[in-house]
Amino acid sequence: MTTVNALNLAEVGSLIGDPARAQMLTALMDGRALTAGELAWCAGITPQTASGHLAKMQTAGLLTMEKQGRHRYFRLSSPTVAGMLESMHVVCAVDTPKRIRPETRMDADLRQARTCYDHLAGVLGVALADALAARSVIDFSGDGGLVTVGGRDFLAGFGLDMAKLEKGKRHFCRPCLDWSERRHHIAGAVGAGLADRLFDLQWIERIKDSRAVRVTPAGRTGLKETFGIDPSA
Amino acid sequence: MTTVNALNLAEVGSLIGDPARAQMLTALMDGRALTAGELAWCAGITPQTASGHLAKMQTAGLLTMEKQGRHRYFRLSSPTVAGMLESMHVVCAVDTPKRIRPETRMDADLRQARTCYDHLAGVLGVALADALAARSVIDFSGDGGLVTVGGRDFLAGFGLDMAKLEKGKRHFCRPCLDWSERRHHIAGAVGAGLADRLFDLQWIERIKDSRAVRVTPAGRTGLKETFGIDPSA
DNA sequence: GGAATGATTCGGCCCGCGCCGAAGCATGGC
DNA sequence: GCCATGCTTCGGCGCGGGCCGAATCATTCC
Repeated sequence: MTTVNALNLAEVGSLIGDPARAQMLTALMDGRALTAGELAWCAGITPQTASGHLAKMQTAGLLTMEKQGRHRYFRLSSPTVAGMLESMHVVCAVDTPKRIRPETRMDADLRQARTCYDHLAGVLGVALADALAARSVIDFSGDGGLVTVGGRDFLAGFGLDMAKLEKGKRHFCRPCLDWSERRHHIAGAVGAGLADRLFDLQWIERIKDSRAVRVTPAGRTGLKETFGIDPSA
Repeated sequence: MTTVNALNLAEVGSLIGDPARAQMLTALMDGRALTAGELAWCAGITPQTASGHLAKMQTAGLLTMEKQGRHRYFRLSSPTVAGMLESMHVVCAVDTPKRIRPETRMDADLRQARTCYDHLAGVLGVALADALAARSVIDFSGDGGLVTVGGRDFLAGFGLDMAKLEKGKRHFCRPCLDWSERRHHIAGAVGAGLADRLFDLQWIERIKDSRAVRVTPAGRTGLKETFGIDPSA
């Protein structure tokens, strides 16, 4: 009777059936891409253990991986997988009456604006990248990122020491995948320079004990006037 | 970072992650109730081992049990569980694009027409959904599914007790993703009602020991005349 | 009553796999 | 060249859980 490919079903089930892997998958359910290290931390296990789990899930086709520098970003391989996880969560929710953890204050802050290494990420970081792209200051359409000739003047006018930034060995202007927005923000020397400048102008300031940053009242007007960004919501 | 209750997800996953249990669950996917012994046989294990598995799945809320004489009948506890299994099968089908193993007769039958919990799936199920959508009986374009005003009359005319179907608590008309066709067929009360009616009319009949169904000669003409479906291939 | 059948509980074997420490690559920054 | 960081591979430990044999309970039939 009905043999079908229940074996495959069991394989998929057992992949999800490990607490660490389930934790990772849940963390990835919103479609964001996370690094192997972040996922290890999410699951509460060491990086080497996580690496094995991730490899398994990738081989099985549940995850896809994208290399970016020395980081490896993992995400669910398709909306189909997300849908499956969703339906499994539905069953979980039915089985256990009620228990939803609301998004914490810190989650919300991080999603809004935060530093990513030395540059800006989150809603603010992506908005900044969009604004500069719209003004033809930067161009992310190609493989890497580049600053236009006019853009160089614009950034210099905003107070960035372009000569100094260009001297360094690191990537000059690079798109970086944003984990909360799933879109690119500005990394590299230019990204770091922009963040530095915004801190110097006190348009943004760090939130204590967190990577999150907040926009100051001065920053609100400044960002609006200079970049057309309205970081209100 | 996003802890949620992934533990529950892992529990559900690991329940499904055992080959024997996956086999049982797959056998139950047509919504019928099977005895413990039948399920043991399906999974290829001894009754005492099966008993343990069934108890676990029952405790977890995946199965419900009904005593009848010295037999114990198990079935999936809800359409929600069936939907979850269905969506997992979708992922399985996507993951294995090419058949390693040649398609068996049974696979072909299942792909053609089968019951999915209590409604129809497979080529026939999808064709039925398409036909009813083309005739503006149902509308799957929105978020969920809905039956049009004219559609209600059409279905009533076909012999469905619409008042009774509307009275129930379950979803009335819902699209369900088909694992073999990767398109939607009709689930919910309307889907179940349609399948029941087709069985009553003897337009379709179950293939022994399988979720697969076959279209009878009477069904062939009936489906053609009523819905414009030609289940020939 | 006794025998047969379906299903469960108990006990013990054993394999699979998740885990981490240590070491090995790769990339980036200096 | 160096070191730091992120990730992977390898090896071995240990536990959880699936498996069956034997015994027990429940139901039906004679």
